[in-house]
Amino acid sequence: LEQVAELAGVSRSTVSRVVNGQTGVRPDVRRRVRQVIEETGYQPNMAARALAAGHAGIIGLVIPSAVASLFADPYFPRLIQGISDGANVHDQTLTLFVFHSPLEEEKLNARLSQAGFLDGVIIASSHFNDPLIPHLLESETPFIVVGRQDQFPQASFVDVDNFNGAYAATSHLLRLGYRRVAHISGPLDMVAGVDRLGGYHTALTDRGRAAEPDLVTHGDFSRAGGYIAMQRLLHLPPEERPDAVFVASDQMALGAWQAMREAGLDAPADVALVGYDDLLPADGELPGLTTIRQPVRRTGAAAVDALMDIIVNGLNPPRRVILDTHLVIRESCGALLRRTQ
Amino acid sequence: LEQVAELAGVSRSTVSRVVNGQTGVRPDVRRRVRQVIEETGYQPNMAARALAAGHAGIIGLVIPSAVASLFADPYFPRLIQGISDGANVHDQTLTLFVFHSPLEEEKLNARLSQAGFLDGVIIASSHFNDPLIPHLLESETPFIVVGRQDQFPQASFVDVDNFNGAYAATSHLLRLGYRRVAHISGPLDMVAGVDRLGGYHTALTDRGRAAEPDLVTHGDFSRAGGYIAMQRLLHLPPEERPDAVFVASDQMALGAWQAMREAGLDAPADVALVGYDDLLPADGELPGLTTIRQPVRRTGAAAVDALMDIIVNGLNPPRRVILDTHLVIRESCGALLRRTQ
DNA sequence: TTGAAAGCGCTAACAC
DNA sequence: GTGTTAGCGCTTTCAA
Repeated sequence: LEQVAELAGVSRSTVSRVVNGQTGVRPDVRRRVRQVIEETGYQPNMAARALAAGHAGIIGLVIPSAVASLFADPYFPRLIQGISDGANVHDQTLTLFVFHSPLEEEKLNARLSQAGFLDGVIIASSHFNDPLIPHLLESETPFIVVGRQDQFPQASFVDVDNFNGAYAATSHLLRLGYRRVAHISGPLDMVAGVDRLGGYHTALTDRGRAAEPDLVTHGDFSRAGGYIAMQRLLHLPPEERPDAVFVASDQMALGAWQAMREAGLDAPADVALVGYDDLLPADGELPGLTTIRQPVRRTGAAAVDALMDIIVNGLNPPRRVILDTHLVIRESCGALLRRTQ
Repeated sequence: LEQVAELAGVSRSTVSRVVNGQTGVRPDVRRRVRQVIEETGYQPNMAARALAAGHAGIIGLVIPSAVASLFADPYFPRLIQGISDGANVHDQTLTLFVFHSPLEEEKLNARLSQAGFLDGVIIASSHFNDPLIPHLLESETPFIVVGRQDQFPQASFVDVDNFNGAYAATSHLLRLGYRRVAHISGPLDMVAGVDRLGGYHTALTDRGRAAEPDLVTHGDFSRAGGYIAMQRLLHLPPEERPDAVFVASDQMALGAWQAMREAGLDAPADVALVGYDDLLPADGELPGLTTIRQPVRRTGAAAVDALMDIIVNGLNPPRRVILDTHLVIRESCGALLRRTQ
């Protein structure tokens, strides 16, 4: 189609310059070319452009098969929104790779490193030892992981400050005077799970409390996991039972609350509750859950920002972005109750 | 990199034939080339391939800005899963276009019809008069809409059988002997809303019941919408109040149920409830909701199947795929109650 | 069955 | 400032 545009005065190079907004074209020429483009409805061919320029303006988002929660949790939709926002801002096209089985994973890994296709990759996974990471590292594909990556110091990542979020949640409970603050943790093969547990522990020891192993029980971020974990806590002998629980995700807090109600208990009257995520709808269950808000959508946008930086300036040094979290106080922790008493 | 493959015996054409699995290559040559490809770790350049072949193996999924519910409803994540499944099966790469504002919509519409980039487009929208549709129709881009499209008879679509689903739900309630069966409809600018209302009406008139306008109230598929709609219904004079409600989405059923409880009522004891979608988690609220199950994930896969057909065989005639729904009987309709009485 | 050669539509040096 | 030219890496006739 450049022929067509050419038929209106200038050479293809000039048209190319105009299309790509490059400097060094006389204003009147630029205007004329613009007009012809309008009239002819010319659309540049992306494939040709990608081939000649060496990059396609496409970034990939990889969601590993381990993430079954794609539809059980509002986290991923939110993250995708943020990433999509970022992609739009940077004029990139977003491609989505959702793995359903390790088999597909194998097959698509190849496509990911196919040259001339993806400019960069975002991996939405905070699992340890994602096999994709060394793969990308080796092929020098620009990529960034959502979730801290300890094992690969050269991998760039963006994450929320899970440690300090958990620290704040636990401290809040401690400050309110609760004596036995328990924790329902996330899965310990995810950084988010480990970091939140770490924040809980440190908050405890910083206040001179001994960490009691019985007060820590592990869930998997799901509602069902929180339900079972809370049941374990409630089965403790009465004097060992917690009077407050910091739960590592809102979904688990929902399950924990359900277990409490089935045992005839309520929050914060019997056991205070603090969650993590702030991803519960305000018109749903447990709208009064005190929780740690993490900026999911901004995380996605930040991932794209960092990735673009990597694409332009190279993989080194690794980018590390940590986004702040903060405590949102509602009813379930008992703080409001005390104030009005 | 073909050079490299070439260095192991044959010409680039032959390598190309092997890579694309074309016929007419001697088995031993094929094997030899395969081996060299293995050894060198050769990956074809997608951009070049797309340019030469005229298609890229990329399909786009467009989610219009009107869909704010991307994170409030499990529908879209599920649909995306299905589409992603389908894309994997057909060896296509999925690109995602999430619009957040009409402005972006404008900007990205252009990118969608850019030649040499997308082979086809799936539009996830059942709103009337999506401006994208005439646009795609005109540019002869292969596309398919998720959701029936009356206004564009030439547009292909896949949809679930909303009419018959609603018909089945309403008939079920009628069969159970309820005298005043109300309907909380979806938004009437979406086919799904209109079709479900249509099924309700027809089921009523088929059984000789007059449709009472007061018993139909409109929601927007959201929980909050259902809540408000049910409140309207409950404010009717006692003798006009419904004894059963067919609610056009599970989310609205959730809101409706909440309104009922706040009025001291329960389902099915005071008012029987039937929802639509079967997208509520079994461990969440209202697990006993009788509802119409729609195969969301299969809808997504079917959309890709149909799109591939269109890409290969052309846009005409328009493809029309309607997937079956079916009634899932649980407690909220009162059917199980009656049986055990 | 295989090789040679001509592009696919664009960008980017380089010369004018 | 603008035009000329040489590819980007692949597919695909067309001959051999």
